[in-house]
Amino acid sequence: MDIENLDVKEPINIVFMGTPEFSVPILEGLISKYRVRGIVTQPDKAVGRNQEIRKTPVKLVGEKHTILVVQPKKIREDYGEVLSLKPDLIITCAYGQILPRELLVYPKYGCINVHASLLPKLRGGAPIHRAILNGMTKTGVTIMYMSEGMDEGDIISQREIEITNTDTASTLHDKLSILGRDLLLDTLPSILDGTATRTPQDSSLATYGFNIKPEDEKINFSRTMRQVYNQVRGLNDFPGAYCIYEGKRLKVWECMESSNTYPQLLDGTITKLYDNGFGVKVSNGEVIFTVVQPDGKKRMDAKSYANGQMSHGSFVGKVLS
RNA sequence: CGCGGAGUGGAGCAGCUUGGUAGCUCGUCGGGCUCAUAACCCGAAGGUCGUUGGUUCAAAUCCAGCCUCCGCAA
Repeated sequence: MDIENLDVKEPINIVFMGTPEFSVPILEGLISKYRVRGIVTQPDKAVGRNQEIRKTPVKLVGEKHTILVVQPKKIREDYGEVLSLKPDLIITCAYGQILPRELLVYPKYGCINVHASLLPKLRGGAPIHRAILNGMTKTGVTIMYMSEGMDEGDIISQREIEITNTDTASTLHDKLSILGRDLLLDTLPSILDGTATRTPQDSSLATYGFNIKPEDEKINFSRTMRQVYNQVRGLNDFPGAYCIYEGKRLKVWECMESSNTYPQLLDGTITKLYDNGFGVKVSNGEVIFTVVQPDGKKRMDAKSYANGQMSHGSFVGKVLS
């Protein structure tokens, strides 16, 4: 651990608040340079088929470094324990709950947030997925002072990154997480010495990236191949896009755009088999599904899936919905 | 006890209701056709049907337990 910051005359109390995997590199980076007084994360929840209780990724980091971890059920009401840590600076990153005013006004250096978009674009809970779903070609991270509104606070610093044509929500997530860590570590000194600038957001330019809803996961074949392609990679590898084949859910993990067109076919029709999968007709052409996952099965290459379906009878010509 | 699906040659599946000599689409290997080929033709290898026990003359198939994998919901 870098101990230079432990030598300051008045060591400051930094409290980190975060929950999912995205927060982990950022917290790890913070710990490597600063003393973290405490960590706030969502309560452990029962998840999975067997209702296993699982700790949040951030909590695991806290335990690894033997840092105090608190897990208030509702931070809006149950913020006393956090205040008792006497935070001089609160850093949040994908915590998952709205902070009450009592917390926002307490720390001497304020409350700052690491957000995975170039605010005021994509305010909300799913900026990474939405960036790809929306077909954007660049995004980034923003560090901002928190306000009572949703991601509306004054901007301190931003860093941009290109979204490549092969990026998925997963790869972009990892890149932004690292970018966020680096930007935070580069920005913190100015926050602590008071030289940080604050630029209000132009709310007239705001867009929103709300959480993914179940209906966002269903593929609509009457959309364009670009839209379908973006949907598949934008939801990879969580929670995944899907369609319906023969009444059963078929997740589509990977696909590619094709140059063939089938104007005479219904949208969603399985057009033909390819070496690496099978084609599906969409409004303006065809997409080729390459990695899929039927209900109750592991993900598999689409060619294998097609092979299996053909032992039931025809496959090409069937219509997905 | 949240709901549900699935374990069959290397891959993906059918067969199970109405027990009786293991099938399909691929892959692999050999041969052929071809200027050539991921295309086509001929042939071959490869399976204790997840596991344990039960019923039966006979179990992939029926019954019970166990192990493993997965979808949904949270």
